[in-house]
This record gives sequence, C-alpha cells and structure tokens, in this order.
Amino acid sequence: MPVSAASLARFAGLLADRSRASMCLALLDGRAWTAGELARHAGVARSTASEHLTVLVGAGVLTERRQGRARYVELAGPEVAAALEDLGALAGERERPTSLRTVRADARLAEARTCYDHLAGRLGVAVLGSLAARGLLDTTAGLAVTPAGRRWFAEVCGPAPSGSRPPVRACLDWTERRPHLGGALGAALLRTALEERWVMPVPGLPRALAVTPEGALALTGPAAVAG
Amino acid sequence: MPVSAASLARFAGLLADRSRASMCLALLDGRAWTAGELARHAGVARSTASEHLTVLVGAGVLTERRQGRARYVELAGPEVAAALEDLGALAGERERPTSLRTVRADARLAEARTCYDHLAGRLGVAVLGSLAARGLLDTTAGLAVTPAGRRWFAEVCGPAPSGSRPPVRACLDWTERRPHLGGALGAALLRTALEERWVMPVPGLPRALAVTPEGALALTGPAAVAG
DNA sequence: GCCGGTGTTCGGCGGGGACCGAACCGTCGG
DNA sequence: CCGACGGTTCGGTCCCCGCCGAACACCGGC
Repeated sequence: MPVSAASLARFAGLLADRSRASMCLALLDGRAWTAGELARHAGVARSTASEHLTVLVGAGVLTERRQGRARYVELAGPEVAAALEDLGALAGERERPTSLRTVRADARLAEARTCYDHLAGRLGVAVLGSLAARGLLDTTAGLAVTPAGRRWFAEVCGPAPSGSRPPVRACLDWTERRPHLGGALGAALLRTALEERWVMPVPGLPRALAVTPEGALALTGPAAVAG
Repeated sequence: MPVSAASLARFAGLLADRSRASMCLALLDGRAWTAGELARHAGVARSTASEHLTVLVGAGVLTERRQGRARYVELAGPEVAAALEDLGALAGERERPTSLRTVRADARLAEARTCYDHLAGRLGVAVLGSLAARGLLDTTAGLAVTPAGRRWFAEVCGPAPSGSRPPVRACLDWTERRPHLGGALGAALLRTALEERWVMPVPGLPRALAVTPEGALALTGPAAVAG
C-alpha cells in the first residue's frame, strides 16, 4: 500500500511555494535562523514568514527553539536536508549570478563550503576522490566504507557515530555536479576539520570555507591540492 | 550556487496537487498508462487529466508516446521514480485499506510485487537480506556490491549494465519499512527473475508477483523461504 | 460516410492560499 | 515604567489554478 496521493500532495505542497522553498534552501546551511532573517531573505513581510514557519514546523520539516523574544528555526534533521538536496538536484535549474559581488562569493562557495553538516564544493568532491584513491572508500558500486576506511575514520574523527543515519551518503554537489561525502561520517569529518583548523569559516560569507595548507594535506593528500 | 527557490517551488508544485500526485504514484508501477485510465484512477474528468498530463510531460516528469488515438504516458526515468519513492517515504502517511477485496490485494502486494522495475515487498526485503548474508552485498555502511557479488550478478543476469544509473540503491520498502534492492542491478535481477519464471505476474493485480519454488530457492536461498 | 471512443480546447466557476498592514503581545534594556 | 524590537493574529484582498461541461478534433471500424 503506497503513500496516499493526498499526503504526497500535501507534503510536496510545503515546498511548492516560492517563499517556503526559499526559506528551506537558506536553512540548508545547517544553522538556525530567526523568523525575521528568513522573512528578509525570502522578501516577504514578517507576518507572512511567521505563518509559513508555523506551517513548516507543524509539518515536521523544521524544528523551532524559542529564545527570549526570538524564534529560531532549523531543518528538522539530516533526512530533510537530504530530501531537499535530492529534490533540488532534480529540479535542475540554477540561479544566474548577477553582480560582480555575487560572482566572487559564488567562486568562494564553489571552492569549498559546507553542505548542511558536511564538506562540499571542489574540496568536498576532491576529498571523496582522495579517500577512494587511498582505499578508504569503495565507489565501485554505490558508496561504502572499506575496513581500512573504518580504521581511518575512527583514528581521525574518534569513535564512529551510532544511530540510524547512514554512515556515508553520496550527496550530489550543486556546483561540481559530482558526488561529495555526506552521511554521519561526512559530518564527523567536517567537525574534525573545523576543530583541527584544516578549514576555517570565511567571515561574512556564511557557508564558505578557506582551506589551510595542513587541511589540504590531511584531507586530499600531498598530490591533490590544486583543483 | 544552489537551485533557485523559484525552480524548486515550481518543481515541487508539480506534485503538490492531489490528482497529479495520484497519477504519478500510479505510474510508479513502471508501465505506460493512457490518459483516460489515469483520469479514472485520479477521479477527475478526462479534460482535467489531459491538462495535468500536458503539464507533467512539459516539465519532463513524464514522457508520452502517441499511438493511434491513445496517449500513453510513463515516468521519464528511474531518477524520477527514485525521487517519488523517497518523497513518498518522507511524506509518511499511508492509505488505510477499506474493503475485504482490497485487504486481500494488499496482502498479495505486501508479499511480493514490483517497485517500478525491481523487486519489492517481503520478497524484495528478503532478497536483499539473503544477498547480504551470502556476502554478495555489503550493507555495513551504505550499500555496495562485493567482488563476489559482481561475479554472481554477471553469472545470473548477464553482463553488468553500464550507464550513469547507480548499480545498487537501497530503496525504502513501503510495506516493510526496510530497504530492498533497487538500482541497475535490482532491475536486472527482476528481469532475470521474470525470464527464468522465478516469479510470475498475478493476473488482474498489476504489480503483484507470485513466487515459484525455484524462485524462492534462487532468490533467497534454501533456508529463508517462509516470511 | 457514419459512429463510438479517445483526447483536447475553451469559457466560466469556485475555493484556497499567499500576501499585506494594522493592531497587539512579550521580552529586553535603559 | 517606557520605548524598541521581534513575533503573532486578524481582516481583507487578490489571484492562481483545479475543476467541469460543452464543443470540437482525431482515429479506427463497420
């Protein structure tokens, strides 16, 4: 017995609005946003945004956290982020960069950025390739961790996270159109990379990352530094 | 540069209508339907269905084939089917069976059925488990084919299909709530199973399959026949 | 050529929902 | 206590779009 058409339609309807879609895409950076920020981002009145957020939270797409007078919302979980990414990949059409300012920002984001809670951009794709070349991941069919890879992740990121989230996930990169490493281990790797200063957030450019020399060595190996 | 909110919203809007969702879900059986059949299935006038189909074909979700006076439509490809399945899994809510007739049909479908172009139901889940137990698939992290598995698939299904479609894909089963085997090899396995008479279509119940004794042996091994 | 069946086009109706502004409520800070 | 600020509620407007029926176009068969 499949999903009912009604519930599928209702669910798709959540994203079938420009403002709500805009908010969800913004939240793909993995951070919590306030209602006002999202209103400004989507270009609608605060009242309108408030109603949209109530809908999305009610449907379980977002979770909220009240803090003083602020209402913070974020994506309800990695599954939601994954669904958004996949749907976005299928939707296909891209925004066209317009000003020089945005072109520069886009270039930084294309180089290295976060994708929800893992690495993306040229760096993210290179990391996946490097891990595969080093025999730590198996990409011959689907994506899986090799025994050597399990040891490596345990050594670098600490004990493997448990839970229902798949350890590795091939996440289609929006700029590279090739997969990068998502899943629980992808998230753990980003956490380690930030702690170890392999990558640093770029001030004023929320999702962008700057790669340090040590980071290039640790993440992609001695040879594969340049994109 | 992410997908634009507008294009994501537009795409989601395609499924955000009860009638269109109903048609797409019907088409998940992998067959081509005529416009009239889909109109009846969705419970709308032929004229309405015609408009919906024009929209879906125009957006690339469906492809059409004119044949005489009939207009056949089907899903544009496995990616679309996969996206529908994932979205449906996330949407969650299920239809409630209503009459005895449908309960019986549901029971057959829960036992063994096709899911677009591969095996599903208790059988599908059992096949995945059996292949993993025999060391032909690796499920410890994600889903991947082992070297032994590659040899087995080549022997049983012929040369491995090439192309961009991922060889194996964990497809969440609607009735079992556990993954079964999708992807190119999943499709090849169903093709073989039909050719070898391991499973037979059930007359009058489109997606249902009956498992033959040889099929149970070949697909799930000597021990794991009963559900 | 006529007829039945299938699909499409068009006009018109109706409902849902996205949006805003104004008023209001809470919280924080002086 | 008051003002500033973030968020919410409510009425009201507007428009989009899903739906139908009627008329029409097309194909196939007798």
